[in-house]
Amino acid sequence: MKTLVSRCPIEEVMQVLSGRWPTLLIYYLKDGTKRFSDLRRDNPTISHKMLTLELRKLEDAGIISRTEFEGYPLHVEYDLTSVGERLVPLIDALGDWWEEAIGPDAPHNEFATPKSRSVT
Amino acid sequence: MKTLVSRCPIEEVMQVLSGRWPTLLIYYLKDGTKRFSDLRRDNPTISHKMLTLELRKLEDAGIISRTEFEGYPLHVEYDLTSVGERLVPLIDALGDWWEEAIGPDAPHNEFATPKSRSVT
DNA sequence: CGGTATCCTCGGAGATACTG
DNA sequence: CAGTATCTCCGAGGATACCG
Repeated sequence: MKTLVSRCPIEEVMQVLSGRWPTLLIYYLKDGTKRFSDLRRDNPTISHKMLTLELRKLEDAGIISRTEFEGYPLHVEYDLTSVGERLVPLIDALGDWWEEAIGPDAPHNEFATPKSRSVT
Repeated sequence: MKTLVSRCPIEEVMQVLSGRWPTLLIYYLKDGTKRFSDLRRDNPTISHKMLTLELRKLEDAGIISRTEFEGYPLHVEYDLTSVGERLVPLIDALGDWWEEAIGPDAPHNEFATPKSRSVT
């Protein structure tokens, strides 16, 4: 999803938020400042490379800020920007919608509707 | 993004909504009932195969409904379910957030912040 | 520690053709 | 018309190694 097929802002947001990591990273950053290695610990299955790429993408989108400290070893901190913070409740709403959509009984990790397809 | 790495509902929604098409399809369906071929016209660049796959995914998630009519040639209609309709304003909110995030002046099709990375 | 570069693979997604 | 089945290919993303 590198290119856009529409001029729709929706498609543009999704370009940034699509995938497993963006929303998860935003969520971990909600708790406050995190370092690169913190985020790796929070997301044990993300690869080194992907983490940098995803962080860069979010930074470019203005959702997170990157602060580099002088000295050795390197020390970098990531934070949500104010723009990023305003995104959090929207993501929350999606999560709530989902939980309601699949019903309170629904097993996590599994899609909801047993789907009886209607035939007329 | 086939598997989940967390038990977080956020990750589960994103699994369904990630990618270029899901939100766009939901948007076109917002206008009312659409047939398969209508959706292809709306999204000229989506492939036959992808359209069926994406529609199936949304159907499985309970966001859209599929109604098949008897007769020949085949006739199938897609609609948002009530669950899907409740999703629309949330997606709208994301679009609004994005437009505000990148600023009213921002050129579409391009990321926003000129990014001067902070160094301390 | 955080980031970049290189290599390699595996599956997402296009093209095409066929069926009910 | 809507959907499925094959084949194919390209690139997202993992593993590894090296640098400031």
